[in-house]
Order: sequence, then structure tokens, then C-alpha cells
Amino acid sequence: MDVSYIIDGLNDAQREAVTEQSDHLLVLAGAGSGKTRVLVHRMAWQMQVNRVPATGLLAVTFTNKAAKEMRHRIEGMMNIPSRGLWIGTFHGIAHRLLRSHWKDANLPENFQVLDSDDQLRMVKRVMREAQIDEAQFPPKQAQWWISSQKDEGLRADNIQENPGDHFTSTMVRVYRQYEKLCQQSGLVDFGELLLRSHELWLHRPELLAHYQQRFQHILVDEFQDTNTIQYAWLQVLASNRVPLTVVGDDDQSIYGWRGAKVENIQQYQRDFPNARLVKLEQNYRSTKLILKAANGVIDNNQGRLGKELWSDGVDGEPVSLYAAFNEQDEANYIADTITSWVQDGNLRAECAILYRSNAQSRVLEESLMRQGIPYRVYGGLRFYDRQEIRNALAYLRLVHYRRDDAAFERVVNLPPRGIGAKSLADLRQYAGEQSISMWESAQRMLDAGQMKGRAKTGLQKFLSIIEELSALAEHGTLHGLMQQTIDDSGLKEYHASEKGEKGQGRVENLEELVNALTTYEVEEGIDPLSEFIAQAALDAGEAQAEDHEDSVQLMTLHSAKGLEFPLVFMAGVEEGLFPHSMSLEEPGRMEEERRLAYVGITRAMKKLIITYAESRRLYGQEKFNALSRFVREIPGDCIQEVRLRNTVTRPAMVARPNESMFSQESAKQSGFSLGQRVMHPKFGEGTVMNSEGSGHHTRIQVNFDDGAKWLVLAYAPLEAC
DNA sequence: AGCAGAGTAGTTTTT
DNA sequence: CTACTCTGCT
Repeated sequence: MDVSYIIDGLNDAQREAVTEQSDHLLVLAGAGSGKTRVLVHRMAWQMQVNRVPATGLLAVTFTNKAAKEMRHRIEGMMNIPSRGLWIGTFHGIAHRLLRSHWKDANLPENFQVLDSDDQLRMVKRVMREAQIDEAQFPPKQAQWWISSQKDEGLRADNIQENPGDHFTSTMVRVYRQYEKLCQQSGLVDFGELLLRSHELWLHRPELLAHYQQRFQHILVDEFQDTNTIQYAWLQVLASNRVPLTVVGDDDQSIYGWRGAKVENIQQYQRDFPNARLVKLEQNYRSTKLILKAANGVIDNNQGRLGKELWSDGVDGEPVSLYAAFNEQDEANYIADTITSWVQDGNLRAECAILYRSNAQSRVLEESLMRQGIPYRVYGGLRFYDRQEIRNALAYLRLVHYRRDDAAFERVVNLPPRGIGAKSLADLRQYAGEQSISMWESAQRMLDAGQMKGRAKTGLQKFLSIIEELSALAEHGTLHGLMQQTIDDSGLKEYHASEKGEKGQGRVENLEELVNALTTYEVEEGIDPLSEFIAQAALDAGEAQAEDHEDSVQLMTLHSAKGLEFPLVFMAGVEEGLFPHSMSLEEPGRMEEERRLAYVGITRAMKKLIITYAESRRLYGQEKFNALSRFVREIPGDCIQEVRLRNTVTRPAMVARPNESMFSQESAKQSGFSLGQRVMHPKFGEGTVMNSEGSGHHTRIQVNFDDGAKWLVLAYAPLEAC
């Protein structure tokens, strides 16, 4: 048997990870060490050498993107259709299980997936019904709380309430009512998918046994990101019957704040004591100096599993550090640098600008725009997250499944058809009393003549729209149904009449939705409508279509995980911003910030440029943040400060917080000359040692008489004297 | 139903 | 500073 195509071109550690015959294997895969490659090759190895049929493999990822990529690569490698392979996200796989075993899971056959938007609506409804003060207990917080409990594998009954803990007891009350409402409406939120399929394993041993027999190998990607319920799910499924390979990197665990438990790596080693450990430490992405910088930073974390990236590549250039005067200057410097990068014959798409929080993108965008540099911002609203799309989908959900109260509430009066808050409250009350769905409640109240006036006609209209669409769904195509939906519902017309470009864009999105459905295909025997609705709920799609233009990539450090770029900028690397002020207190959170820094640094292939601003306007206030501790953790020999156009020497940094030296009003005060005596209202007199530029961008270095040196932007209220 | 003005919060994000 | 939410008025 020729297995060379599986193991050729792998390094020793990679080959060991691919071919390891032990049932349990933990692969600690550093950034850029060929993690996905190992995962895919190991799957191929199982099929080719261990004779595992494609249907006997289960590969679990966190994002749909990762699942897609893995599927693609295995197809290319094995030259087989990937149909039989179970590759998917935790949620996708859980959903698939619940769909097959809805009865055993105590769900209606047509149960729907509730996304976080609809989840919030349901939480709000519950809180209003229970008359809980929304000012004291924000629904958002309740939603987050409930999701966290589910991530921890806890139902309302499992939560311990301490006497006097008003918060917890209120939350439990909401949780319990929310669960009841979801169950009644056949709705399952993201956390519930996992929780319930975990319970399915526990309550139906014969089902568990069936899958344990079926799966002959389980592989998990990004294992450091698993939360409690995901780990429990895996643990029960694998127990000691199914070989389980997990791949992860404790140094890249950056989602602790949403429930991910790095400790699951150690837990895995405890639960599966025979597990073999393979470390992938050779990095194929970055230069030696960049890796040294990354290692230097992450070395400051305690309790790491221990792993040091190395490369046999070139040293490369040291990391650059640019001290900007303010966030404008920072953005301009980045844009300038990109311009010369492009002038040197490189692509804009090879550059990424990474930042800690989304709010930072604005100034960067403005600079890029001013310089005419095309860019693309990642993150933001994805296609299926857009209001207009979700509204259109809510119609389809009702067509598919009348009991979907979340969908009913969402669109019963959208576009407005005279069903106001009062009528809705009546409907809800009746539904609650009779334990029936909103849909049924509407029907019965109409039949009983309990609706009148505008509400009556509006509701009748709404019900008949859904009924008519249902008739169409029986025999028509999916895109025909969608077209009919946006027309008949009045959604299209409604958005078209919205003023401004907003409405225009929404109509375009709706048309795009219809358009996307013309090519939508599903396997035979599967109901296309229900498949499509489920897919839309579980995969929100990309925020923007692939752009073909060569453009600079802007994103948060979090969303950069897994990506790589020849030239990387890390902007706003300041105490308070990165590490974020919210993470300064707890050591655990600080370590997560540090891992984020590690992720950022290891995105760079050839060149990394770190920038920070000595003065930054944030929330309308001027802040003087110190350089981030993470920069100070980079070994001195792999970092180099950028001198300002070789003319101004950056003086010793003297941080004097709370003293605003700058004000736009005095921008006219510029044109300083060497040796000129200046006066600062707070710091006294000094001498201009250097200056360049004019207006806003005049940079001057002042040696104050008290010995402090300052580098300032000359829109400071300095007065010549 | 729709708008204007007040008020307020303000990391990171996937499913 | 800004973007979003809520309230109260027409």
C-alpha cells in the first residue's frame, strides 16, 4: 500500500502526529506549524491505513469556515466526495443528531434554531411577562447569563441558589420560564443544541452505543476553545470506545471570556491517561526575529504546557515600533508605510492592520481613504444577521413551522399592518393561558371575534399571506417561494420606501437572497426549505462578498486568529487599550490578553510593525496611555524604534497623564524654529530643539528647562516668547 | 405609526 | 465623541 502521499513532505513531529497508532492523541500545535495539514493527513491515514470508512470519521471544528476548509482539503487529497464524512461544527453536528432523533430528544419534528437575536426577544418577552424590572436586570445580561449556564452544562434546576442572592434567583426564574417558552414553541438556542444532544447521549444509551460503533475515530480542531458542555459531549461520546485525537494550542486560547476552557487540555490528559502527546513547534510562517519576539512575550505567562516555536528560515528584519503623537499620526504612519510597500511592488492584500477593539478601525479607515488605499474591514454584520434578511427568513420559518413564536412576533406587524402592542399583548396572554402557539392564538381569537378594527384586518391579512406561501412551498422552487415572500409580505415595498441609501441597500440584500437561492441545491430526500432555514441559522455567512480588488485587511486581533500576512501592523499597543483596561485587574484575564498579543505577533510572516499613540482621543477624552507591557516583553534585540523621518530624535518619554498639551484651537500656533524659546502653560519654558512640518502636523521637540524632553505635535498651546 | 430628542453605554465573537 | 435605544409626543 502506498502511503507516501500521506506522509511525504511532513516533518518528523508532523509525521508522528499523523501516524500515531495510540487511540488517544493530543497534538499541541503552535502557530504556523501545519496544524490543519496534520489533521487532514491524519484523517487520510485513518482511512488508508486503518481502513476506517469515510462514514466512520467524525471531525469537529468551531467555525463553518474551518469545517469547509477541512472538507475541501480532504476531498482534494483523497479524491473522494466528502459526503459520507461527518465534518462540521459542534453545533452543526449536534443539530444533525437532534434532527435525526427529535423524538428521543423530546423535540417536535420541525424544531427551529433560535439565534441570539431571537433569543433576546424571547428573553425580553419572558421578563415582561414576569414583570421583572428591565432597568435593574438588563435583558441582554439575562440572555448572556442563560447562555453561560448552558455552556456550563447547567439547566435551571441544576443551579444552586443562595438565600439572599436576588440576582441569581431572578435569573433562574427567567431561565426557567424561557426554557418553558422555547420548549413550547419548538425552539432551540445555540447552547441548547449541545446541552440537549449531550442529554441524548446520557438518556439513550442504545443511541450512544450506536454512534460509538459507527464512529471509529473522532478528531477535534482548536481544542483549547472547547467549553464545558462541548468537552462533556466529546467525553461521553468517546468514553473509552472511540479513539479521540485533539489538536490545539494553549498559547492561542483567547476565548476564555465566552466560556472556553483551556483547562480542557489538561482534563483530556487526565481522562485519557494513555493519550500520547506530540508537539508541533517548527514554524513555517514567520522569520526568526518575529518568532523570538513572540516567544519572549508568551514566556511571561504562568502554567503553560510548554512549547517554543522555532524556524530554520531567515532572521528577517526586527520588529518595528512606531511611537505616534496621537491616533491620527498613527493611522497616517500606517497608511504611508503601506503606500511605500505597494510602491516597492507588493500587494495591498498582503498587509493586515490588527487592533484590539473595533472602535479603532475608524481613524485607520479615514487615513487609508484619504490616501486612496482600498481596504476591507472584517467583522460587522454578516449576511444572514441583517435585519431585512432575518425578517424575510422569519416568514419562511412560519411557513415551515407555525409554532415558531419567535418568527411570529418578529414579523406579524412587519411591515406595519395595524397590529399594535395591545393586540400583541392580548395574543400573548391568550397563548399563555391556553398553552398554545401565537399562531393558534391568533386563529382562535379571530374565530371568536375577539379582534376588531385594524388589528383584525391586519392579522387576517398576515395569516392568509403565510397560508398562501405555504401552498406555494408545496410544489414551487425555493427561490420562487422567496421571491413571493418578499413581494407578498410587503417587505420589499416597505424597505424600498425607507429614506436614504439604507432602504436601497436592504432591497438589494433581499434581492440577493432570492438570487442566492436560485443555485441552492440539497441532497435528495431532504426538504429544501427546512434545510435552508437551518443552514441560515447555523451559518451566518460572510459579512462581505469576496472582493476582487487588491485591498488592505483590517480586523481585530481575535478575528486574525488562523490567518497570516507578510506585513502586519498591530495598532494601539498601549496600556488600557491592549491590554484592555477591563483586563488589568485579574491575572487570568491579563494572560489571555498576552496570548492575544502572541496571536497577533505570530500572524506576521516577514515584517511586523507595532504602533502606539502617546496621546489618544477616546470617547471624547484625551488619554495618555503608556506603551503596552507586551512591547516591553519583546527582547530588545528583535525590536527597533522607528525614527521620525531621520530628522527628529524621539526624546526620553515622559508620561505626564492628565495634562492636555494639545488642543485643536491653537493649531495656528505652528511654524516654530530651532532654538526658539517656547512656553507651555503647565510645564514652563523650554527650547525648540527640532521641528518639521506645519499646521496640525508640525512636530517639535522641546527641551524644557526643568530637564524633561518632549516630543509634541504643534497644535499645542505653546506660545512663542 | 413615526419621529425627534433625551439618555446612555462604550472589549473581544461564533454558533 | 458616537451610535444606538428608549420615551413621549403628534
